Amino acid sequence: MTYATDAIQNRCTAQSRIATPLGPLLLARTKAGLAGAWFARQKHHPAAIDAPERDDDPLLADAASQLHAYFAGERSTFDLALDLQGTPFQRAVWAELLSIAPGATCSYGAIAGRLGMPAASRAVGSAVGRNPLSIIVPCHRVVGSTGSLTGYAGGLDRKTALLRLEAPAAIRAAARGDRLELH
Amino acid sequence: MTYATDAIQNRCTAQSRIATPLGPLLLARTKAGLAGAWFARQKHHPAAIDAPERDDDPLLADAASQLHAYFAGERSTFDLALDLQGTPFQRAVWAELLSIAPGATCSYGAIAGRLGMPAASRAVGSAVGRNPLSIIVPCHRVVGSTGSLTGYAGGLDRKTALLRLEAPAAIRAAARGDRLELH
DNA sequence: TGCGACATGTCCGGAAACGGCGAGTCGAGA
DNA sequence: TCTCGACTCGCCGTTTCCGGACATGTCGCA
Repeated sequence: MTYATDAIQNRCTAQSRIATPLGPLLLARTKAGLAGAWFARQKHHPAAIDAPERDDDPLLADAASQLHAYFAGERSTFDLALDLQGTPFQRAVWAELLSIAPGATCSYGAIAGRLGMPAASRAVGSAVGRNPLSIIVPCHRVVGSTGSLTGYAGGLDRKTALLRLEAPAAIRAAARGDRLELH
Repeated sequence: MTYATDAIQNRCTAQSRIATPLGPLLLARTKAGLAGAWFARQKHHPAAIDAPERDDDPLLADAASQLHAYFAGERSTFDLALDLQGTPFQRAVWAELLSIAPGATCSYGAIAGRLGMPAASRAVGSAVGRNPLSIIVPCHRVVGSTGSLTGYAGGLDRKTALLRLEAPAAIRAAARGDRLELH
């Protein structure tokens, strides 16, 4: 039983299943906020969550609506209460992910550097892979220092699709002169 | 982090401290029921429980009241919703403990036998030692096959005291002709 | 240029150690 | 003889420990 899996299975109060262009997504929440968003059969998908299915839960419904808008190209960021369950290191990594702009990308090593642990890029890779909130915590924006996609818990094709979906945001940002690549 | 400790620390919703003739006792509950009753500094005492102290919680207050009555000799059994957190084996052992009558005793091997695993007496010993509900789940009624006390997480003196406290119940039972020793 | 070594946090699997036991053996005493 | 203690050994669930494996990147060396 992993650190995060255990905490999530113990604390979840409701769950909900939604459909996306990339396949079904399972949402889960705790008292404090959104705790999980996993693609079906993705890596590190928790076994089974012992919480009632409640599509009418305000937070879950809000998350579903924002995700639908995201896939429709109507929004590129999320505004939701999050409850990220993980080790201190993992939470630090995930917090860095949240600061990567839509359409931008960042390398594992750059994140390690920002955490003050430049040699921990490999550990960053592990932590990124354990991200419980697909899409919302944008782990798909992390690529190798050479720009290669390297990996994604939901499958590389989904990673590609998400980055392509965010391309318009990248183009808008480029027009403003923003730097998008942080390697 | 052990199986039970982890589950308890994640799920507790309230705790309360009460005084007993054998020293202070820490009570803890989850949504589902009473989950812990530990003597201060006993073996396997969980590190720290992240739940508010609520002496007015109905279940905790009820437990406190029943424990006070128990120590006053006014009752020998408990009627409380329990939420025992442990491995399947541990829960099976603890369930057996609940079937030992007040004043009666039982050996580790006898419990193993009742579970259909006659060779597991030593494992039963471990499980009995991890009992999270001192007094209420009567692990003090388990003794060696020779009648020796062998051990108690709260200290052998407390075990002796509890058995002595239950002596009247044993005498009443003997007067009825009940068998009390199951070795 | 290519290849190997190393740093880093966490998880996973297997191996070993650890008990609130109990049965059996063996001497030392009465 | 019989009893009793000390000792040894197998039993078994759980915990602890240890070595790899990873969604990487840098450095040194041929």
